[in-house]
Amino acid sequence: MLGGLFRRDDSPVLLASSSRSAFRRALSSGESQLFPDNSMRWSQTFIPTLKETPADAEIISHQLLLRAGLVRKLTGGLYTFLPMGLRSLKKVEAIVRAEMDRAGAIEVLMPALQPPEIWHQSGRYQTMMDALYKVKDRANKEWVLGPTHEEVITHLVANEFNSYRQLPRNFYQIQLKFRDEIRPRFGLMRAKEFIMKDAYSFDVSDEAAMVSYRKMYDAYIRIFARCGLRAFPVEADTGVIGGNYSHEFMVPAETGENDVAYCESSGYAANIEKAVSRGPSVSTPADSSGPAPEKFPTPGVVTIDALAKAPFHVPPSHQIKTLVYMVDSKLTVLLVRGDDQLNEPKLIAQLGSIAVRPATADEIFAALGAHPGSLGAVTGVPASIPVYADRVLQGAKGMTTGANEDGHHYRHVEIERDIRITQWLDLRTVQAGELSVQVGSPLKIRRAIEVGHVFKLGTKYSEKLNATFLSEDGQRHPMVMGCYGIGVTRTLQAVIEQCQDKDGILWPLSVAPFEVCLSPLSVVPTSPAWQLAQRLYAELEAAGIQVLLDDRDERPGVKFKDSELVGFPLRLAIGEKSLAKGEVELKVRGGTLQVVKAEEAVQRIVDWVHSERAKFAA
RNA sequence: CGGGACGUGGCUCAGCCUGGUAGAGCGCUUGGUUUGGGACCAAGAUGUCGCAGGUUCAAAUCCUGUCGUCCCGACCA
Repeated sequence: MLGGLFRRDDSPVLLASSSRSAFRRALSSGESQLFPDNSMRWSQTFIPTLKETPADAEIISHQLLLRAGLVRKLTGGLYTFLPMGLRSLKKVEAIVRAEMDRAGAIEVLMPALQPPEIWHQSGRYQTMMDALYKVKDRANKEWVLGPTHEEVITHLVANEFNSYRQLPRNFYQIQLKFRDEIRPRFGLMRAKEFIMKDAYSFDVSDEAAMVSYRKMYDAYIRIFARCGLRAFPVEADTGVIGGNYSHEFMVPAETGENDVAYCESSGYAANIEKAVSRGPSVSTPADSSGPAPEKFPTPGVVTIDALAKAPFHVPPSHQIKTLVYMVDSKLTVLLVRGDDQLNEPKLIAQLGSIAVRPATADEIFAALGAHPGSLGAVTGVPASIPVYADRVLQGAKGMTTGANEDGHHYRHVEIERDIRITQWLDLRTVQAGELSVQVGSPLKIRRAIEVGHVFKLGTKYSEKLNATFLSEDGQRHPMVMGCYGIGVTRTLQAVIEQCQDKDGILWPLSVAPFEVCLSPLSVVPTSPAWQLAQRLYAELEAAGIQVLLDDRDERPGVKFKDSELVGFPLRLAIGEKSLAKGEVELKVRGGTLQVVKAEEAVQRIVDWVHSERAKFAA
C-alpha cells in the first residue's frame, strides 16, 4: 500500500517551543494511531461554525445548516455537504435504505443523464418541460438531466420482465435529481439538485398494486419516525406525475410550502390542493330576488371587496366571481363564489388538462369585450367558450356578477336560469372552519413541509413505455405501477427545522453526526483531563459509540457553544475542577447537567445511547 | 416571468442622500496575559467597493446597462 509509505511518523512531539501556536501545531501532528479516522477529532475534521447568521438564510433550519457548518452554498440551490452534514445525510439514507430493503424493494442506481426520447414517449417532455434541465453533447444531441426516473425504470422493466411469474417487483434508488426550479429557496428545501429516494412498483393488478402501495406507506411511517421526525400522511393531488391515488407525508412547520387541511375528530387530512369539505360556512342565497337579471352601473368597481362596500353592499357570498383561463390554449370561463378561491390543481385534475394559466387582460377583452373586474357569464360569452362553475353555486339565486361591460354588473342573477353552464365542478379551495365531510367537525389548516409522496400510478407509464406481461391465460397486460419518493436532503433539513432551540440543533440520536461529543477542557498532553479524555474516548469507541473528541485548544465557552450549535445529543465534559473530585459532567442536549463519577461515565453513556438507539430502532 | 430589497475583506454590517480615493465588530496572523459558557492587551495582514459603460478634475457614492443573491408573487378580476 502506497499509503503506508507516507504514513506520518508517530514519534513523540517536541514541546520545546513555549509559543502557544507552536504548541497547537505540535498537538495536531501527534496521536495518529489513536485516531485512525481523522474525522473523529474536531481539529482534524472540518466543522466551520458561524457565530453570526449568514444574511441570505431566512428560515431557522437553513441558518443552522450554515451556522453549524453542515453545508456551504456554491450558488443558489446548490450546496456542498461538509463532514457533519454528510454524516447526518448518510444516516438518513441508511434508515431509508434499511426500510426499503425490509419492505422488499430492490436497490438499483439509474443514470442521471437521460435520452429525451423516453421523455417524449411518456409524454412528459411536454408536461415537465419547464423543470427539465437539458444539455447538449459535442454532436449537438440533446440530453436531459433526470428530475425523476419513472421513464428509465419502466424502460428497464419493459425489457427485462415479461411474465406474471416475475411480478410483483419494486425497484428503488437513492440519487441526485435535477430540477430547474422556478425559485430555489430555503437552502436544501427547494434546490436545483437534491438527493431523492424513489421506488417504483410493478404489479399484475390494481389489487396487487394496492398491496405494494400499502407496504411503502407503512415503510414511510417507520422511516420518518426513525429519523425522529413527526410526519403525517395526507391525501394529495397527483399533479403532473399522473395517477389517481396518492398520499403526501407532511412535517408541520410554519416555513413549509404546503397547506394541509385536517380534521382532528375524524383524522381526515389532505393537501389544500385536494381537500374537500361540506361547503362554505356562509350559505349561498337560494331565494329568487327578481324575475330577470338587472343591469346596474358600477363605475370603477372592479373587485369583490369594492362591490361589498357602500353604496352596493353586496356580500361576497352573494357574488359570482368570473375568472378566465387558458386551459391547454383554450379560453375558458370559470365561476366560483365571490368569497371563494379557485383551486387550480382541482381544475387541472378534473379537466385532465396539462397547461393552465390565467388569461391575459388582452385575451379576455378580445373574447368577451370587457376587462377583468366587470366580467360575467350572463351575456356576451360566445357558445364556443366553455363555462365551468363551482358546485357551491348550484341553485344560487339573487346573485350579483359582472355584466361583461366595463362599469356594469347584473343583480338578481339565478345561475341556472341565467347562465349557460357547461359543467359543474369542484373548483373551490376549502377554508379553515368549514365542516369535514366525514364527521362534520371544523377543519383546521396549517403549513407543512412535504418530505415524502406515494402515488398509485396505474398503467400510464407502462402503456406508453410497453411494460407489459403475459398473464396466466396468455394475455398481455400493462403492469400496474406505483411510485414512491422521499426527499432525502429535504428530510434532513426538516429534522433541523423541527429539532432546534435558541442554541442550535437538537439532533435525534438516529441522525446526529456523532452520538457523543467528548470535551476535555484542557488539551495539554500531561493534564489529567486530556489523559482521561483519551482513555474514555478509546473505551467509548470500543463500546461502539460514535464519539467526536473536541481536541481543540479552545476555551470552555467556545467548546460548549459549538457542541450545542452542532447539536450532538450527548456531551461529556471533563474539567480540571470536577476531575479533582473524580467527577465528569454529562449533558443531554436540551436537558440538564449530570455530574457522575469518572469511572461510571462510560457505562452511563453506553446505557443512555443504547436506550436512545432503541427508540429509533427498526 | 412580475414586484421589492440587497451586492463594500472569510462573516455581520456602516459609509452612498450631500462625489474628494474605505471603516467597525467578529474571524485570521504574531507576541503576551488568561483559562468552566463564544476572553483580554498589543502589533499586523486582508477590499479590482459584483461587473461593464457613462457623467465628472475626481465615483463605493450620481446615471445606464448587466450579472448575482435574498424575499414576495406568479388564481382572487
